[in-house]
This record gives sequence, C-alpha cells and structure tokens, in this order.
Amino acid sequence: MPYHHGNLREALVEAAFLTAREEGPDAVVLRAATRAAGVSPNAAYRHFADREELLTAVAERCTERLGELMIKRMSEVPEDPDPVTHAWTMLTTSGLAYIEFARTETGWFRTAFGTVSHDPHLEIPNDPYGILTRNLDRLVEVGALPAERRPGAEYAAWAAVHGISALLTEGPLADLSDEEKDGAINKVLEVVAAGL
Amino acid sequence: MPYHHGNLREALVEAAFLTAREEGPDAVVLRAATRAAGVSPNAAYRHFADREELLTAVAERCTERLGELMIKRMSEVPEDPDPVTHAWTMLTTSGLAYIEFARTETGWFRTAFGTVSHDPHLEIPNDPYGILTRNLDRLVEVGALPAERRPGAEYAAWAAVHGISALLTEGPLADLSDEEKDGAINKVLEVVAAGL
DNA sequence: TGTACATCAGTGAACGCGCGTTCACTGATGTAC
DNA sequence: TGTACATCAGTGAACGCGCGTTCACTGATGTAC
Repeated sequence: MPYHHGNLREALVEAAFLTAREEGPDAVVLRAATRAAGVSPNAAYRHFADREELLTAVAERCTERLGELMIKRMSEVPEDPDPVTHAWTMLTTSGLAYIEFARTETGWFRTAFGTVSHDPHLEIPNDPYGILTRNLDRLVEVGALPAERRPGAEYAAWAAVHGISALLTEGPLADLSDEEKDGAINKVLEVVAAGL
Repeated sequence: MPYHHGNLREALVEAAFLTAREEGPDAVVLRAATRAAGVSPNAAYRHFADREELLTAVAERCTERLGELMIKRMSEVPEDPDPVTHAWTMLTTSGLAYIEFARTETGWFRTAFGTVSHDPHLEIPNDPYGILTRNLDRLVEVGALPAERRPGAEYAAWAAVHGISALLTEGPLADLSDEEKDGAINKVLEVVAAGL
C-alpha cells in the first residue's frame, strides 16, 4: 500500500455509494467509507469538510444514475411515424424509468431525495428534471399539448411519478402484490396524461 | 414522584411524538423518551419490545393527526346546492389538507410515511386512505365520475398529492418561493381532477 | 378485616458499540534555484 | 543535474458522546383466603 492513495476522494464516494445502494442514506458513514478504502478515519477530512459533504456527493451520484436509466429507457423506444404518439411515449417511458429506478434501486432513490442540500440543478449530466422538461416541451412542439397548459406541467407529472414511487417503496403501498403495483402505476400515468 | 408512573406507555409515546414533530423519525430515541418521562431507560422495555415498536406507535399517531386535519378542513367546506361541485370540492379539500399537513408538520409527515411496519390499515380513526376512498366513491354516487373510471383512482390521487408533498418538503422543490409552491400545488390538483 | 404472596412496574449499573471529529505528527511529492 | 524545502496527503491516538439493550434487583399493588 503506498502512502498516498492516489484517488481517495473517489474511493470514499464510491464506497459510500455502494452502502447507500444496500442500506440507504442513513447508512452512509464516514468511518465505514475510510475502512473500505483502507485508510485511517481522519484521512477523509482531506477531501470532505464533514459527513454531510460526503453524503451530498453520494446523493448527486444517485441522481445521476436515475437520469441515466431514464435516458437508457428512452433510447430503447422505437421510432414512431406519428410524432405526437412518439412524444407521449417518450414522456411515459421516462416516468416508468423513474418508477423502475425507485423500485429496483430503493436505497439510491431514497438517497437522491432524502438529502437536503443538493443545490438546485447543479449541473448534473442527465439531470432527471431536465429530461422531464424537455419531454414536455416536445409535446408542445408537436402540438400534443396546448402551450397554455404547459406552465407547471412538470410539477404535475413529477409529483405523480414521484408520489407513486414513494408510496410503493417506502410507504404504505409497499405490500401490494406486483400485479397491483403495476396496475397502480399504469393508472397513475394514464390519469396524468389525460389531465395534462 | 411515585414509584409507579401510572401511564408510562402513553408518556413515552407522547414524548417521542413531540420529538418527531420537531426533528423527524430518526430523532425518536428510547433513552430520550424515558428521560422526558423522568424514568430510567430500561423502564421502556415494560411497554415496548424495542425502539422499533415505540416508533411504530408514534407513526400511527402521526397518521391519525393527518387524518384529523383532513376531516377538519372538509368540515369547514360550505354546503353547495350542486352535489357534483360539492363532491369535487371535498376531494380537493382533502388533498389540500394533506399537503398542508406535510408543509406545516413536516416532522410528523415524514414519520408517518418513513416508518415501515404500519400494518396496512390497522384501524386508525380518521384513516387518510379511508377518507380518500370515500371521497372518490362519493364522486361516483353523484355521477361526477363514471364508475368504470373509479378503480385505481385512489392511487392516482394519492400519488399526486403525496408526491408534491414530498417534493416540496423533503425534496428538490423545497426552495421554491411560497407563491411558486402554491402554483405548483394548484396545478397538480387541477391536472389530477381533469385526468380522473 | 387482616395478611401472605404473586405479580406488576419500576431502579441502578453496566455492556459493547460505533460514531464524528480534533490533535500533533510524518512520509511522499514536486518545484525553484 | 542535484538539492533544499514548502506543500500535500496521509497516520495514530484519543476525545466525548449517546445509543440500545441486558442483568439482577426492589418497591408497590392487588387478590385469595
């Protein structure tokens, strides 16, 4: 082991990131991260002011992952001759990807949203909020959504998708069967699309 | 101080309940509760198997309070000659009350939903889920909502209202101005109502 | 009505734990002359 | 090219803390006879 780690900051974030995946944000612990990196506890303070700063870095990475999954699922959508249909499908797909992320990566999902201080839209690549607004803008461009209904649409779409994600994973809907969950998800997406 | 407290279980729940109000579920701590009740730490184990059981009791009380606020706000709705209008107003009002609770009692709100083990619909008086379903049933009764659109409607309504609550209080929308928040809330409710 | 005794609801002391953080330090690295 | 030295990135030991939980116990209560 060399005296200098080489990339300790990254190693600490990555270790904490893996912990968050399995056990959520509360399990992110400075000492555990340094242990995983094979380094003394106080070495972390060369790279982070305190635990909070480490957690923020982890949360950012979680948000990035969420955005990546949304992009991935959208890229799998087949072309559609009708631009209106296509735009709706893209919106729905991004919403489904969001929910999929919450269900399959609950620890990361909770970390991404349970952490207070993420600067509003620090330039994260693949920012989920940015993806959503672009999908909604696209609906307006193709004439699927009247421009006067556009303002605030991101709040309605985001709230619905986020809400069902939270209820299904952390909340009281967690013990629905998988079929019931799928039904609930479809209903949510359908109602929002109809209401926009 | 008598040797027997008289109502220790209640005193512990109440102390923890107050802590949850200010600092959220993670701040609920057995030792602190016993301290507040003026009793030794292990006395708690006469009434709860472990910390989790105390937290569950607190979460239940939080859910109750949420339901109470919903009932209260609905009771303030003036009579309306048109039963359809009235039914819609009741639904919207219950949703607004839910969001109001999340914004004004964030600690309790997070406790109510951050805790895993609440038995699904243990008979809580004023159960919020029950209130929602009754409001939706009422919409069908007065002919405002076609019966075939009723199934799953509670998921759509709940998800939207819960989602905006979470985003505004714990999430990335927390630093919107109050006007922007109110705008977002109205848009969410409007879209859901239109989409149901 | 009085009393023995089971039961209930507390006490007191201690356990092991792991955390965040600070202190004074030292080994490795890179740069100026 | 060689070397002095500032700076960077770690170490080691310790701090105070508060937690959940267990142990063996004791004081208060209520009930059967």
